[in-house]
Amino acid sequence: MSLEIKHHLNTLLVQALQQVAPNEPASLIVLERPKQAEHGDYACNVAMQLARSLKRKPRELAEALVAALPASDWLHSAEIAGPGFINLRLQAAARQNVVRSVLHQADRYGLSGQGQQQKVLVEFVSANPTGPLHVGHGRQAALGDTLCALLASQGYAVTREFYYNDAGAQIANLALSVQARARGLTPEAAEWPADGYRGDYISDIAQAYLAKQSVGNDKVATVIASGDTNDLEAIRCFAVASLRCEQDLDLQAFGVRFDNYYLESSLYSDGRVEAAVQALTAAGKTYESEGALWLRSTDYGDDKDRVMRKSEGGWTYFVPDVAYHITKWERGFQRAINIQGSDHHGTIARVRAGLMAVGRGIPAGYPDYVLHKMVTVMRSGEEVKISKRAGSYVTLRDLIDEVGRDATRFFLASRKADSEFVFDIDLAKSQSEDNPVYYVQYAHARICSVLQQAEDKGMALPVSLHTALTSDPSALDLSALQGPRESALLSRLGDYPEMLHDAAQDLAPHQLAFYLRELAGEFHAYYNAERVLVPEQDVRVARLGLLLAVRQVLRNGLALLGVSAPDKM
RNA sequence: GCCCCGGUAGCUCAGUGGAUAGAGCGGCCCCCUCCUAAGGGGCAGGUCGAAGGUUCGAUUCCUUUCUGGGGCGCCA
Repeated sequence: MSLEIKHHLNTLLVQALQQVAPNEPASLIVLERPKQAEHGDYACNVAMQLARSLKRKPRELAEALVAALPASDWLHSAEIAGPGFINLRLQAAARQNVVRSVLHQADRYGLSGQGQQQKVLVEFVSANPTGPLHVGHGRQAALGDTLCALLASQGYAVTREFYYNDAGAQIANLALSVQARARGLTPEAAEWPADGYRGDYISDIAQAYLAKQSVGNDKVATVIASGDTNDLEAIRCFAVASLRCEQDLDLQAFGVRFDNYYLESSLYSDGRVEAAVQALTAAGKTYESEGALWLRSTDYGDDKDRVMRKSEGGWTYFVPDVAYHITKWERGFQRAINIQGSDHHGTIARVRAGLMAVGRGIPAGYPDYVLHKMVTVMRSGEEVKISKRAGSYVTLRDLIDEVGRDATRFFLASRKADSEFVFDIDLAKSQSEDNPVYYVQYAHARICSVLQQAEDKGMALPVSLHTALTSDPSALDLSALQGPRESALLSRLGDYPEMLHDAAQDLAPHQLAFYLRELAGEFHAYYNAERVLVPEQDVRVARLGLLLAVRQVLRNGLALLGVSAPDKM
């Protein structure tokens, strides 16, 4: 139900409460949507909450509150039920109003300015450029992209950022692996580098390098291969550029776009790593021991102090991480959200400790984290572990190619981040007719079809009425929408803005996927129960208005998920 | 051993201090002379891992415990 209506009802109850119990705070009034339609549009439990402190029976208290409710055009009735619930029922007209709001606001329906354009940086995927993106990156991409869309819908100025760890030991390993392939070695050879990357893509890169090909795109500066198998640095540059381009293609195929790519290597060349270390040392938060430089991260809640500079001289990985997050803060992002696998959980405390210790006023909870669990891919009841291309894992591209982009995105975004994800390819693909994403898309296509039929039969909403809606929404008579299924649909449409707000607030994109499934379900039930193109004009017009509104909300929601809304299926 | 996250229907998952715990898949039974059956309706299926506690009320909060995953590097 719309927030406006909810606030209105809340105000009524607060006024009643002030009469009945003047000393009790208004914050006690909480309205919830009952699961059962018989329990009305909203329920309030305040009478039960207060019964003890006021030494009155809950039902008696509820009666007093109901008696004290001010009159309202929107409220149909207030009943006392069960142990002392106050069940509020709306006037049909109040419920019907949502159709006008949706049609009037169209693709802006559900948006909120609450974020006041506060800058938020969301970092996700952040894969090392050492191979194609795997399914876990896909989960991050789906969650991250949708979360960004949700935050933007609530008025935040969102920046999507991809951080490349292009400077560590894994990159050196990549270069050695490509070099080995270029020299004709195979992973079985004795000279093959220890822990070298074995996937077929390594051979592909080696072949391209030998053929003196060039790689690059609009985001990755072009690198021309020298073909020299002894020049490890040239191999490294070529391999990293190749894989960045490759990953970029994966992301394009998935429909995910980033605003910015941040290279770890730049933190070194810009002197930011040194600067961070100096700041920490100047703040007195470091000490030398056993030939290494340590951070007093225990001062900020970490389990133990952490090594920053290894005794062999190199920095540990979290030092550039701290330097990187300082740049987020310096770039004006007072809010930063990182989406990472839960295996990175252990690093959170030390990065935050480093940021607090650096003395720039960065708060304790910076950055926020959304941690997600692993994805297991199943086919024919067995876990799929090996991809030909990547060797040791299933790639995102494999999944998109086999299951389709829409279904992959919808699936990966539709689970709570912190639950283990079992991605059943058979379910997502072979029984494609029962795929949840098609279920939602089908609702959209069905509505398009009905609207087309209406037009063909000359039964469409009169153009004058349709255009009138944008300037004068009250021109649409919706009073015919009285049935229980129509009420359910109207309520569900009205829930959309609050659902979006909550999903953004909780950093929980899966709530959007579930909402859309429920909305589609209520539409399908309605479609089977009632005909839209009936002879009675008032009924027909009202139902067409309802369908237009449902279609609009499906479109808006699917757009946030990055899933298409087809007109025909 | 310590820390984090899960444990809800046969399977995959939602939900949550409230009134008979939900959905999809799978199983069984119905519904196309009717705007797309990629749909709908119904049946079967649950001690919400277990035990205590707080509460008018607990699947939800607290404690303990069992179990699965992850983390506890001078790896990233």
